[in-house]
Amino acid sequence: MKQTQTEARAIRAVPPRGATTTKTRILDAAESLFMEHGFEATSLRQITALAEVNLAAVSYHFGSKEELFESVLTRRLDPMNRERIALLTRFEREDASDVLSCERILTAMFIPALELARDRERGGQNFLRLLGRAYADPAPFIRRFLSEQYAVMIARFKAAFGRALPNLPKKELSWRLHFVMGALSYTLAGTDALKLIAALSPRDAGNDEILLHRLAPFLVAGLKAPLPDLSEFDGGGGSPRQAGGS
Amino acid sequence: MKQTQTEARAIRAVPPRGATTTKTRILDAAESLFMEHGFEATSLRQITALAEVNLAAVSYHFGSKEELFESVLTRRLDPMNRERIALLTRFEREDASDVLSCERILTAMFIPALELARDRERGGQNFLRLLGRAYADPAPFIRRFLSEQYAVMIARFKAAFGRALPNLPKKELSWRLHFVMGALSYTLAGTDALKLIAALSPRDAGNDEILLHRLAPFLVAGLKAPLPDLSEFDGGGGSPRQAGGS
DNA sequence: GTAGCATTCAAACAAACGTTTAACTGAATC
DNA sequence: GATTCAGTTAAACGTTTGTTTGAATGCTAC
Repeated sequence: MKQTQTEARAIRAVPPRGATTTKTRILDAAESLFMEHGFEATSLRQITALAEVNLAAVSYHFGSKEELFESVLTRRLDPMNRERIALLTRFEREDASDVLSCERILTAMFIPALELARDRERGGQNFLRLLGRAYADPAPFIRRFLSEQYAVMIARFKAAFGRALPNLPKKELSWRLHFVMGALSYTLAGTDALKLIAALSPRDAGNDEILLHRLAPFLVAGLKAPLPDLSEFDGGGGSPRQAGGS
Repeated sequence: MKQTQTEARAIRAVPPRGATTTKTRILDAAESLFMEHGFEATSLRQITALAEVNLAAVSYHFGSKEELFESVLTRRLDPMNRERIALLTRFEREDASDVLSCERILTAMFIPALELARDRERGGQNFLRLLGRAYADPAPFIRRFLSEQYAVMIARFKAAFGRALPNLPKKELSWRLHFVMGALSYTLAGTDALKLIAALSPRDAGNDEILLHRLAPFLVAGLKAPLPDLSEFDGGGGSPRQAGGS
């Protein structure tokens, strides 16, 4: 039990030994530290110190630092995206009309993320911030991994949005989904969002539901925005009309 | 002229020696590499090799790696934000009505960014991506630096948006500006945006104007979205009504 | 021409990095 | 009770990191 690691007992953010396996202890510690400092700035020695396991355990259980990072993401991302697709399918089956509204589709995207955020015991809070960070990371292996993980889900939701917004050209829809993912990931990454919550309404602190419920109307309106008039951008403007359907 | 640096001549992305000063050569190389790999993943040896200057020159001219990073950001960010405020002030003076439209205010935000992106010779393209990345970076010194740099500009624009959207509570406006900055920075960071451009319309590749002209209507609609109904989120929804003014 | 100054240079610094090694544990299998 | 094997351990591997050093350089001023 003598821990001769590098140093610095580190602040206990992981349950005591014995109650958990080495593998999950590493995943939890890595999730927390990757979120806080990013992939490159987090060392395996910090991770194993926080997890109170041996340094070599990472190589043994995961192979490398990159594979550890992918495991951290997969553990939560895979079930979440699966749940998103399942929820969307259920909505489509249950709904009376044959096309879902944008609000409903966005709901299918948000609910699984909310469940994860609420699941504080399993560190979901940390994970969403980590995910938001990963979106902005230029490391090739991260980008490759994310686009693989998201490909199926994004295609599925793009089709649903396409039906909800029949007047919106496919090209335009791709852009707007890009913007949606941008606002979403930036909000989830939220080093600033947390400060915003605290500053605006201290009692809401840590309540991700309210955050996402504010984001949804913003995004729905953006998705339904009138088509861009590329000819006169900086000419200023009249008030926009609705373009998308429903 | 004998370059005994670490190795790897590196791909020439910086003008030949002699034509530029050591200081700007370092800034250019750092801008390019920080953008591509992030702050932590970029070493001073990579930077000085690309710039074809001595390793110690960084310490001599900038003091440390962190100070170099801040210098890279300041060089372009400071003039850009200054220009944004100047443009907004000019719009307010020129405009017939006493309140600017959201479109016009957003234009004052975008134009200086566009000018920077267009100014390819001075590496503006690279810089915007670097800036988008920095937004998502959790490193304390980066966050501190950015919020200091942006404080004045954001406050100025928030006031303008407040006048443009008189029916929108201040609290709600803070949130929506947060989402706006999110979509904007994610788009600018754009590892994916570049792929999107190439995939959707190859002839537009590298044309940031079109990108931002698509983003503007999306954001304006979001800003004007109806107030969120926090009581029944996942109940699905009727079609939204305009909430903001103008 | 020599003093002063800013700049550049090769070399070295200690520290930290991801990964590997070989010895060692403890329970399950024969 | 010997064998096996997944798991853990301390220690070391060779690199690479940001930063510092002290000598050399080139220029301006006296």
